[in-house]
Amino acid sequence: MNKKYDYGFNVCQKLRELGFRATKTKIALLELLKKNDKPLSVKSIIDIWEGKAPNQTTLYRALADLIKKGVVDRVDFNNSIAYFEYKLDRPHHHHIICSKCGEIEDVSSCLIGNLKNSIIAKKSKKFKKIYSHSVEFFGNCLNCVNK
Amino acid sequence: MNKKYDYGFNVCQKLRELGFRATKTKIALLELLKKNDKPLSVKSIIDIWEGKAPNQTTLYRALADLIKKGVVDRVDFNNSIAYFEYKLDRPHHHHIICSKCGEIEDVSSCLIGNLKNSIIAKKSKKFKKIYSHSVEFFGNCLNCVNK
DNA sequence: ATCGTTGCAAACACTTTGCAATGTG
DNA sequence: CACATTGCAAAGTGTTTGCAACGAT
Repeated sequence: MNKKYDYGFNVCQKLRELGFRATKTKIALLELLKKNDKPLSVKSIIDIWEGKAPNQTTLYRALADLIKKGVVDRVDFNNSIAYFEYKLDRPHHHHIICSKCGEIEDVSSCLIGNLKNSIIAKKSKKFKKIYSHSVEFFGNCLNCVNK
Repeated sequence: MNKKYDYGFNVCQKLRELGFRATKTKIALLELLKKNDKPLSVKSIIDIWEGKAPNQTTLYRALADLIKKGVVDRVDFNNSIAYFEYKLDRPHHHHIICSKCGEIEDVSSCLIGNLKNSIIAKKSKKFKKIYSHSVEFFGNCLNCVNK
């Protein structure tokens, strides 16, 4: 057991449950995202793919499908690149990204969840419902801090 | 006095202070960003520009200049579009965006600032310094909540 | 056999670069 | 007059679409 979290399900089965066909691409993609517990760009997914990676179009489509079903989350770091992260059954968390090398680390604390409703109730004139939020920290990792 | 905040300076003077030339484009851009207290895309800047808007290339360059000097902030909402917001002397804040119509509202509360250092000290193995953070809420505004 | 999924090429949207012309200090 | 700034055209990057071929159930 060297996994950080145990999702306790068979990937093929899960895909079918979600209404997908258990294709090579989607199986491998889900495995890859599960194994790599951090936000990945399509480019980096292709880089770390074992064997011949699928066409990037296919990846974008598969990721869009998985996002629609709540299996994957999209994360942004103010750099015009979409990052994708496995979400299902993972604890809610945020990220720190190094602005020099792009290293990403999870931040497990989240005080935002508790604030969400009170923020709306007290502060917002125009908004009625908040269904998600993102918190990203920008900084420098140990390797880059003195570069 | 119908401004939300009083920045108390002359725009031309400020631009020169920052090392820029006080050109028509930069003056009007800064005024526009100051007047519109929320994140704007380049497209929307062109839309609301009074008179003939400058070339978008010019806007991107001017915005990059202003960001470099800390006058403007870039904000992202997980949609691959860069938004730009006046920053100088404005209180630190975050945003709520409506995922249906794109309406943006400021959120003045921020508990993150206080947490920043303790997050790093206690939680992070790889990061030494955090210099900024972003918090965005996604939801639906009153107009869109029942659409 | 049906209909979801894929690959390829082309289109798209947003942003950046090169270079000559213009404007500011 | 020097040099920052601008406009235009072209290129760059990340992402999406159309369509025919393929593959899972």
